Amino acid sequence: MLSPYGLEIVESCLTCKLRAERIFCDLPNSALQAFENIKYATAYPKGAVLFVEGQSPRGIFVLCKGRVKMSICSTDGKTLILKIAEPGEVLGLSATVSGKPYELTAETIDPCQVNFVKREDFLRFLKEHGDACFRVAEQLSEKYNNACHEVRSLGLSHSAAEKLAKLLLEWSSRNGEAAKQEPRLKLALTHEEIAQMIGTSRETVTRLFAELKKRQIIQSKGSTLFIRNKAALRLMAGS
Amino acid sequence: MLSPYGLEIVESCLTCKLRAERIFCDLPNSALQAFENIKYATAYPKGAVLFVEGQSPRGIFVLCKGRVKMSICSTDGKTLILKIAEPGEVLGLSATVSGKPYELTAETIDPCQVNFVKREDFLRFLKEHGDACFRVAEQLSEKYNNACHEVRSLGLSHSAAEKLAKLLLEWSSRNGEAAKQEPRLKLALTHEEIAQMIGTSRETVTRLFAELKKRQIIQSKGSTLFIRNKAALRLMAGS
DNA sequence: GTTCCCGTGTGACGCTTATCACACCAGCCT
DNA sequence: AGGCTGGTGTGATAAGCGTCACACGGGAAC
Repeated sequence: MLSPYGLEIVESCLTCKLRAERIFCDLPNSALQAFENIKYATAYPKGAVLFVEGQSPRGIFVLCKGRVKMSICSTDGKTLILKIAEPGEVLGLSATVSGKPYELTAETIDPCQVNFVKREDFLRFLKEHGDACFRVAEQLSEKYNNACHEVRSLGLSHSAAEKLAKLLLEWSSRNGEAAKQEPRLKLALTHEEIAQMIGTSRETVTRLFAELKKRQIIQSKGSTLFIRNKAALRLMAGS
Repeated sequence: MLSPYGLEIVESCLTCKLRAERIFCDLPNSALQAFENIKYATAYPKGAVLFVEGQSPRGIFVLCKGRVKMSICSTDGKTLILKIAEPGEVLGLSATVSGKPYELTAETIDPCQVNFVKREDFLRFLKEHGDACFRVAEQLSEKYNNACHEVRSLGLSHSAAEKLAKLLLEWSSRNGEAAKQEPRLKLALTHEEIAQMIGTSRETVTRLFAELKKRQIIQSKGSTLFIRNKAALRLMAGS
């Protein structure tokens, strides 16, 4: 079956093939059945906003397919992207648990499939299923860990170059390309977005890329980026 | 009874008078009894290190008395303080849950009383007590929330002045002094430490304080600091 | 009292980076 | 083809702030 946005919808978590790989989804059958009864399977087009920072929490969004941009925004319109969420992540979890407003804004950057669960339903579900509750704690730990990395990158770097180097190394290690001497990675974001990820300006990112190319550290072909000198990048990243 | 560092030790969580005020400690009696059996009541002098970032997690530290500095540190020795933990907080929680290394370093800045629980004991405890597990999720949400604020402050501020203003306002709102027009607060940290909290240099903090005093926005008497013009501070903080 | 040390105050200098301004290019629509 | 739009490249300029250097003062130790 096809959803409005060209996605093939996975109707039930019970039969989802991707379940086992995911921290939250791989629950015992009884819990999964209960989850099945309270979730709403939904789909969003690219550019949809799941929730906005400051909103009081309506519930959680389990991302099944597609990527979601998680960001915060200052009063004067500057945006900082904390991470690009991947399938398997639970969005809006900490706000839903604590009852405080969402900390971040979640915006889809692909067509996405999402399971939504209302806050009251989810909290009741957690009280009744201790094992799910532990998974939630694990997910939250993961998110906390992530936030700490962000803090480290933003707070302890001396220059924008250092932060960019860190980001590129991290990206290359995601794709299992880390082992290779010349990892390649798809550049799925604009300079503007990269700037927002490392807390700098678009122009600085452009200039840094130019310099990296001049120094033969990276090389780009279309939207694919080759890291030609990983050692130099590591040096720039300060580790 | 007296501990080595002049602390009056609270022997049992069951009879602890402060229990009700604390997110984690206020557990049902059955869970509390179980917790009682696996915890080690310990005391530390000022300046003791509970754990270091990068260590694999030994377990959790429930802070009963005193304050603990939570920080990260770069390879070149620069330090960033994420927060000063207060009694009632559970330290090392996310690492203990996820099994990944401690994200932060925890160092006491007062004589402290701490309940330590070994990782295996704690995980078993969580599996057996669903309500405690939910409290853990709440604590983790709190910590995540905190980290997000830090990210916002570090990543979206235009200047050190903005970050300092934010910090001072936050401190004044802690002490229930927020309502007053001229909140006062105890300056318990050195300029160096304040610099480490907002990710800037000691000299910059000194200069900023000098300017704030010159502009009659703050005033200090001994280690007490009066905020004389909260509106101006808010303006500086960009909100 | 004297010494020592830590925290604070302040000037000079230079690097990094934000900002503004504009040119250029590719793809898309009409 | 022509125009438009969104992303990219690049220069000039100025501000913010890190860094080094050193002076000062107060409290603790002796």
